[in-house]
Formats: sequence, structure tokens, C-alpha cells
Amino acid sequence: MNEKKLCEGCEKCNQKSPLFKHLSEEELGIVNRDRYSVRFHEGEVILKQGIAAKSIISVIDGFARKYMEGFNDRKLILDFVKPWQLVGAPGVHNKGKYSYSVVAIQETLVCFIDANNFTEIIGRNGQFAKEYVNLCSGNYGRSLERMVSLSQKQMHGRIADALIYLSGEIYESNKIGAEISRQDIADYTSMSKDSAIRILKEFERDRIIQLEGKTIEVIDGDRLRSVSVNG
Amino acid sequence: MNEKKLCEGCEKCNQKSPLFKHLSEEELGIVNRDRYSVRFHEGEVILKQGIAAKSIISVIDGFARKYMEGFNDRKLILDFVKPWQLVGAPGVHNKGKYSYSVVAIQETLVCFIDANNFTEIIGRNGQFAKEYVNLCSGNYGRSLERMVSLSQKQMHGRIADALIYLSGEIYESNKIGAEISRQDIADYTSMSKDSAIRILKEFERDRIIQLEGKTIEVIDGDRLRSVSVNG
DNA sequence: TAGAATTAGTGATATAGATCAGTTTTTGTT
DNA sequence: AACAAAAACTGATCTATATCACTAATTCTA
Repeated sequence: MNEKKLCEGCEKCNQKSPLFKHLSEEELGIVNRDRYSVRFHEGEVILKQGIAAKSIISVIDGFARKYMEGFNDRKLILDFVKPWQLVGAPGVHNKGKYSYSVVAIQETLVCFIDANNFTEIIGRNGQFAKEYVNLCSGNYGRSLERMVSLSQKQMHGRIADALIYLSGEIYESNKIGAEISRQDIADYTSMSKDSAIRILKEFERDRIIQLEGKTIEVIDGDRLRSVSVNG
Repeated sequence: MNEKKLCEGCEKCNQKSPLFKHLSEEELGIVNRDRYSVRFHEGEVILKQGIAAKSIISVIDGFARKYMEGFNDRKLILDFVKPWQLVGAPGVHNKGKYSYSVVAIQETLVCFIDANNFTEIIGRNGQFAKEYVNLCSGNYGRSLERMVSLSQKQMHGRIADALIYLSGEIYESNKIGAEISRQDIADYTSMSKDSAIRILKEFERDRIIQLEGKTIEVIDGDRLRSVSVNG
């Protein structure tokens, strides 16, 4: 039995969520209508690629992996997902099916927001619409940059990009946690696990990073940025 | 001297453009304020990656190539651009700089719409906002699919994808025109020109396509789709 | 706490695809 | 029509990266 409270109520969350905090009471009422939260355990599928996209999902607490299921059982990790990130687009506004899967890496609490209620707010609140367009554009822009990285850089550059992303955006620290496996890094950089491990070990020999078990510490960020742009 | 009329006036265009045709008179007035059109010759840069993104550009007539400038002078072609497509996002809503370049393949007439006026409409007309979010989501969704294709498929599959895209979406015909060079196909599929040519010749030997000078005719679409998914 | 099952790590080999060094064909220019 | 310049094409290397076949170290679980 799960004794933990699912969430502290929408009021708390809506204050913290950067996108929702400027909505009126009435508009929040619309967003919160039919809204429900679910706690997922490690390894559980929060959202499955190809399923009808009926909800925008707001991550309240925990950590998850967002990836596309590609060819020959290969995955391409798009993002690691932290609290207050919204997932569900572009499928919700587009094909009607989710474009990717999201799986919990740790115990993760998420909130399901009805897609129709969400788009109603886009139509009602112009400021919200503009901010949401900015958010979607940020996602699109980042995907374009990754497209170039994945298709034009070779392994050293791609691993450098992954480490810069993980330490800069996800952990906001030099230390990348043990939750991130070598396979995750391989799936994020679109290479074999063996190759990913090899490059990481090479970076360690070159004193760019320090490996301690599964954790990775970036000790020379400048070198890493240099490898990212110059191969 | 260019004797051709630049355009037939915004009224005509706004009727034809799928996104603008539902705007009110007043809203069209806002979109059309500060709007101007320019005719570009073959090879001319319509929009340059990295430049401050002050306009959304609507293509009225002609044909262009939209690409990212990557590493070691390599290009990654994102799209070929036909009339009524809007370019400028995500830079306009995001970094404030264009994320890609657009270059005319043929004589191309485009219309520059002020970015502030455009976003004003997003804030004013909820229906327009929703449609624009759908449009942006479509772009994002397609970029995710290309990310998987480019990073997981090998050359045969990627060339098949390019031919399916060109004949299906761009030419809407079995015949792909001579405007598309072998280098374009290489830049779209992220491989060397030599490799692209080799695969095309192989497809010709296998009677999947017919090469006549620079034009490419798809003669076995089923085989092409099969190569796209099964390598 | 022993044994099973993952995950990390490593050298040897295989291969998809790039690069190079041409020839041929097409396109553009005086 | 003749020349120059740019594409298209092709075979022979070369190389980045995958795959394979392991061992070593963790982490699960009974």
C-alpha cells in the first residue's frame, strides 16, 4: 500500500510551475479539472510512444528518461526529465499519439492534465499561449541542435555534449549521479555501450573526468567544451 | 531591373495561406503592418543562421533549401521550402537568432512579417494560437523522426527516406526534379556526396528508381518503403 | 551470505561509410 | 561553337565505430 500523499494539491504546484503561475483562478480551474496525479516506481512506463495522447504530463517530483523507440530495439534518449517539465507535446497537438516514451528512473510523481483543458487555456489566455509557443520553440530548437550533434560529430564530441548536458542542465553540478548508466549515455549519444565506455575511460585517462563507480565527475569543463566543438 | 510585380497584395496571400485565412480584418491589419516582400534569385540567402530573428518569413512563390550550418563546413538540410510555408521559428520565439539558413534554389518571392506583430496575433486570437502551436508541434515531431532516421538508419534507409519525403511531400509526384542535386540529397541524409550517388545508382540497378540526368523517378514505391523500415 | 543476474570494462576483429584520385558528363560563359 | 567550371560518377584505400567474446565488478534476491 502506498501511504505517501500523492501531491500537496494543485495550488502549491501551480505556484511552482513556471508556466502555470500567471494563470487566473478561473483558468487554473480549467487546468485542474479532471487532473489527477500518479506515483510511478523505478522502471515503470509513465507514457508510451504510440499511445493516444490525451494528457499533458507535468512532472512534480522524481526523475525520468524520455526516449524514442527506434529501429532494431534501439532507443534514442531525448531528455532526462526533472520536476516542472511538461511532457506530452508534440503528440498532443499533432499526431494525436505520443512521439516518445517516458520511463521513471527513480520514484516519480506526475500529474496528468487533460489535453483538451490544456489547449482551451492556450485559446483563452494570450500570454500563456505566447509563453507556451516559446517553450515549444525551445524544444524544437534544442532538437535541431541535437540533430546536428548526432549526425555530424564523432564519438568524442557526442560524449562531451552528453556530459555538458547532464552536468549543466540536469545535475547542475560537476557530479553526474549513479542513476545515469553507461547504457543511458550510449542511448543519448547514439552509439554502442562498448564505445561509450571506451570514450569515458579515455576521458578519465586524459584527466577530463573522474569515474567513481557509476558516478562521473567533470574535472575539466574547458577541455570538455573544447572536445565538443573541435571533435 | 526587376519588372515583375513583387506580389499581388496581402489580401490574395492571406486568403491562400492556411494559417492566416481565418484572421479578422483588424488582425490582418496587424500582420500586414510593416510587412514587405522581396524577390530572391537562385543561390541568394533569404535568411541566415545566427542573425537576429526579427521576422517570420512566408514563402509566396518559388523553392528554397532550409539547412543548418554544422561542423567542418557541413550542412544538414532540414527541409525544402515551398509556397505557404512559414520559416523563422524557432529562433523568433526563442533564442532571438535564426537556427538555420534558407537559400533560394529557384527565383523565390517571400514576405517578411514583423515578429512582434506576429506574436501579437498569437496573444490576441486564441484559434490562431492553437493552430500555430499545432504547426510548431508538427515541425518538432518531424524533427524527432528525422533524428531517429539520421542516427539509427544506415545509408540505404536514409536515402529511401529522402526519396519518400521528396516525392511525397515536396514534388507530390513520382518524379523528383533536377533542382535537387546529388549534394542536396547527401546534405539531407547526412552522408558524403560520393556515398549518396553510389546508393542512388544501386537503387537504379535494383529497379527501385530511374535516373535521367539529374531527375529521379520513383518506380517502385513499395520497395522504397520497405528499404526505409528494414534497412 | 551465497549464488544469480546485471552492469562495467577490454582487446580483437569486422564493416559501413568517408576520403581520395581520378574520368566523364553536364552546364554555363565569352 | 569552344572553353571553363561545375556536377555526376567510380574504383581503391582508409578509418571510425560496431560487434563479438570475453573477464571483472556490482547489485539483486532467495
